[in-house]
Amino acid sequence: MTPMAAEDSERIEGDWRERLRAQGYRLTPQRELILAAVERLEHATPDEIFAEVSAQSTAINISTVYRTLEVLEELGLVRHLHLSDRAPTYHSVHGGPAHFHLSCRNCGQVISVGEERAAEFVGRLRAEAGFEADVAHLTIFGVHVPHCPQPGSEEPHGHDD
Amino acid sequence: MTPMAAEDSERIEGDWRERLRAQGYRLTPQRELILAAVERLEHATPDEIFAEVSAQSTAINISTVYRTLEVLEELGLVRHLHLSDRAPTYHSVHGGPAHFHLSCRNCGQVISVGEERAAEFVGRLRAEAGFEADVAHLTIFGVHVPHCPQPGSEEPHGHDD
DNA sequence: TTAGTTGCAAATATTTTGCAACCGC
DNA sequence: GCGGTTGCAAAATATTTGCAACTAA
Repeated sequence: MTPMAAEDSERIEGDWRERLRAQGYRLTPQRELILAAVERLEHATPDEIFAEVSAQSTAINISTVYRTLEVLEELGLVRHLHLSDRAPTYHSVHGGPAHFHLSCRNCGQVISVGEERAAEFVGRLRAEAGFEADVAHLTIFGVHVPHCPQPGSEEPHGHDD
Repeated sequence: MTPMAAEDSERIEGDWRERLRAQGYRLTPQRELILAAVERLEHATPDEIFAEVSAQSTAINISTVYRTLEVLEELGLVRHLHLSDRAPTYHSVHGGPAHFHLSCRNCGQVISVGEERAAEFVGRLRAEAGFEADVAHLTIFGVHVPHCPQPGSEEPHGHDD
């Protein structure tokens, strides 16, 4: 139907600069670099994003990273969630299907689960508690069962909390 | 069956001092004060607990609060969860039936939901993802639907994130 | 030109740690 | 008395903010 929707993420990607300006914001190289870093890293803390960007270009300031992530999240380009106690981790919004996370306290591995697996639960919360859950932000802590595959391996994610 | 189980929480409560010592820990007035404060406050950040205890007795040190909460959690007397981005909130373990929380981003209200409401979902995660979810630690962010009852009212809990 | 942005440094906020004095057992 | 604890101060982290210089539009 839609004339040219080859890659939806492409469309969105090519659109954000306009949206940004439409909201009265300005397109700066820092913002481009930071958004690109978030997409490249998939799941990263402000600190990791700062390091990634610094490695790429001439260092930008850490406070710019914080301020930019705030703007990007406001624009709906990135989202954050908590894979561990400390530090929120940011990820690009148009990075695949919606999912939530399971964080294992034993091995630290973070598992992504398609949101459809929570559909019924979410529906129940909506019906019984009048609450619309933000599944994409959800991180569930627990442990692998019957036992962790390889304690202390897998993703280099944090594993506290 | 059990001879004297009038109040289970009573039994547990009268038992923790022994358990504490059995683990090689010592019973100090600070630990008693902090545990009492956690129980009284229901959901409180280390800072709030510190304030509560300070108001009661002659001020104890904030670092003692952090260290004590760590010990109490290790003993299974208290648990923490995240009702907002910043600062974890602690609560007593024998404070009623197990439940998880729903945190509304609009009005900041925190709703407690009995864990049985998540039983099926948890079972599914166990069966399909091999993951045993820690429901008591779970906090789900989202918004009331169709609309918040009274935006900005209710519980004095944090409401960011 | 104008107002949104950035870099920088200082301020905040949180949590942790070293260590000597202290006190529960 | 021994060894776990505490108070205190300083350190380590994490995030925010004031402000002058800068620059996208």
